[in-house]
Amino acid sequence: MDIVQVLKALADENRIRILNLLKTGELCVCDIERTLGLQQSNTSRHLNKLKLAGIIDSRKKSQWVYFRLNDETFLKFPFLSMIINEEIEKLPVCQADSALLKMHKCTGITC
Amino acid sequence: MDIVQVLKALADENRIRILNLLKTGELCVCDIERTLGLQQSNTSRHLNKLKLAGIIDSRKKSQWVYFRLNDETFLKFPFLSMIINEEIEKLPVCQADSALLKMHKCTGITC
DNA sequence: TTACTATATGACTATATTATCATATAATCA
DNA sequence: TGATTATATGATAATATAGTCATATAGTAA
Repeated sequence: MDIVQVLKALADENRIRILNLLKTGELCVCDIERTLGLQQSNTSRHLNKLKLAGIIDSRKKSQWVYFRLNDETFLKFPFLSMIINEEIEKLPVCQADSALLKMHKCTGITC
Repeated sequence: MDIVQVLKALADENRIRILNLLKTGELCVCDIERTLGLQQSNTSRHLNKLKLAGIIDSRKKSQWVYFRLNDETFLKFPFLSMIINEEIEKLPVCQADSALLKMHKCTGITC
């Protein structure tokens, strides 16, 4: 888990969008996939890249795999929190994603 | 100059090494090239990518082009300073580069 | 058991990035 | 002037990353 690997994992719009969603708490793959409008396999691969870099972690519960931000890594690299908490929310695409996720949660579509 | 572009520009070891050198002040292309052992054209292209992302800036003086960190962008994105000031210097390759640059400066090889 | 849902992954294609070589341009210097 | 030095860039090759489709696996539910 070196810093260049972390930076490579961050250097993609779809992965930034995923981190934006995970900011509000853990989510399963299908919620992320539905909210972002990405294909299932593609979503899974992006999540794997973030996980290999140590940025996120996962736990399996029955048929779902829930992904969440990895607190340990966020403590190790404080700049990560600055990006997640201050920069990401400025992106229009992330604002739209957040709104959609909120709606999904209200209407009970989430897993 | 959006954040994903900035993150993409950071996501490369050679560019991280370049930023590490520029931390101590402006340098011309050939000093960077010599210190890092990169080819001239390759160095020029990495510098261009960092410049397009707004992370560095340059000024021409006679036959040399001096590159330096772009203070304005560092103010706009505080996480950049955290990476440059706290993370980069932990990398062994950057420590070695810094030592080599210091030596070059002492022996007067720099432009 | 069979059907269904969630996730991961092999194989592949498409695209983007990095590196290299040759060369062009511009400035300096003898 | 011609030679030299510093830098940039076109063309291309090498490599890495992202996306897709089909399929495998595992869990759940009827």
